[in-house]
Amino acid sequence: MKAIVDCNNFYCSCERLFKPHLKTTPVVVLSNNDGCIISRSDEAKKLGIKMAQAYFLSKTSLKQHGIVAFSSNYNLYGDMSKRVMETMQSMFPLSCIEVYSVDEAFVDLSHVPANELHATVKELKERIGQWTGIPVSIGVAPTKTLAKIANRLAKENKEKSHCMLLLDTPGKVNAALKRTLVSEIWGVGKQFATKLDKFEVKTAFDLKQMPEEWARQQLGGVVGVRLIKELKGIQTIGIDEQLATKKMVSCTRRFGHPLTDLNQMKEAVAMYVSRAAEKLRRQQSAAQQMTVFVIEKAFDKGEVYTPNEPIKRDVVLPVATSVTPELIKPAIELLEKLYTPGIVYEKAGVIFSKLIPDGSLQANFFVAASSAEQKFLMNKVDNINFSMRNEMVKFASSGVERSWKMKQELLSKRYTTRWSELREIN
DNA sequence: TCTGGGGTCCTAGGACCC
DNA sequence: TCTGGGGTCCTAGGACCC
Repeated sequence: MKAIVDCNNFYCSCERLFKPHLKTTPVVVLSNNDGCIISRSDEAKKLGIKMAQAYFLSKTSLKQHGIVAFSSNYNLYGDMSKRVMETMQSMFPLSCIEVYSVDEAFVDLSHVPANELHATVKELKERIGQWTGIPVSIGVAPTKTLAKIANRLAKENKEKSHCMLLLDTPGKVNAALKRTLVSEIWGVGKQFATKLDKFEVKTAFDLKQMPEEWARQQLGGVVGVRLIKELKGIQTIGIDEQLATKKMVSCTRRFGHPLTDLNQMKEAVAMYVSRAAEKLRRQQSAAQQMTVFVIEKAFDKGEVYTPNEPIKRDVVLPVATSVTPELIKPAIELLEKLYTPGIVYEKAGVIFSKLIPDGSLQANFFVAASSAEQKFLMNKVDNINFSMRNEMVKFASSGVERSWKMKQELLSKRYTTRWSELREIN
């Protein structure tokens, strides 16, 4: 059996941890730039606040209902996530745990006897609650896809389920599948859902009845076949080994306000490069390829906001590197080629790909590899940035004015990672 | 005024090789 | 007159996830 452990309304729960007076107040957390709503407490959901709603369009209704909004505080969420995952490790070996996202992890329970499953899962849920203060929901079933379905249903009726649901018999599995729309299945997005609807396949149970050959032709080849197998209880997606180093690393952001000035955009892009390069160094990778993109501001008076497509360019780096200045230069060159005077831009981004381990840097006959001194320097910069305020040491090209910087007007404190921002009790 | 960011995997089709 | 076919690698784009 597999379990999925999912933190309830994770970002909202983190915000509430240090503000107990908000325990029953509806709360939402906003995306970068205070753009839209990306996490909602149960109370906010009940009041009809939708996921991904634009904040500036929701302000009145939030105010009306007394809903409290926060800018996203990734320092806090990242640290709380780590604590939740570490708590799970106190009950299960590392090899049984797959951290799937900041607020979710799969656990392989195949070593737990059937008659102990319920007690084990209950213990896990309570321990996480006690040790971290974060409420979680747990779904258990024979495959990952079924466990995700169990989890959804557990969350749907928290009073009854106590945030836990075990699908440990075929009867329970089928009942759950009949209550699940295809669009709610893990792995079925908008496109597949539309397609399935045309074939009159409405519920997960319906989908399970479809022939695998049909799925191969209609639902993206092996992806569709796997999906049906998983619904049938045949495991096709295992528990992945941990911490696979990333295959690409990026930093992309909307500007605080639209930009037309090349110099300001250069500052922003230089900043994104140094952010992404930090990520590279953290996982000891070096990039062989870099892509820069910009997005033109979408002026539409229509009902649905549809952003423009990115305009991008990439370059193969003469030598794989993770040294910020070596990456800033080609990035700026790409940007200069992309930039058109007079155009209003709303977003830009940098993507590093074709990553290789930093230790085995491929030497290029014509270009000297990053010198040891440069690496030493980058290391120091990272350490200072980590232990001091973010970005205390930054590169001159990333600017000092930073009028392009994102908005975070409702930011809470970094209670768990900064001594100076510790919660005080008077 | 103001609409997130960061990833993964798979496939089709072109390039290239023998 | 007649001008192959099969395999592999790479890439862009599409689908999905949280």
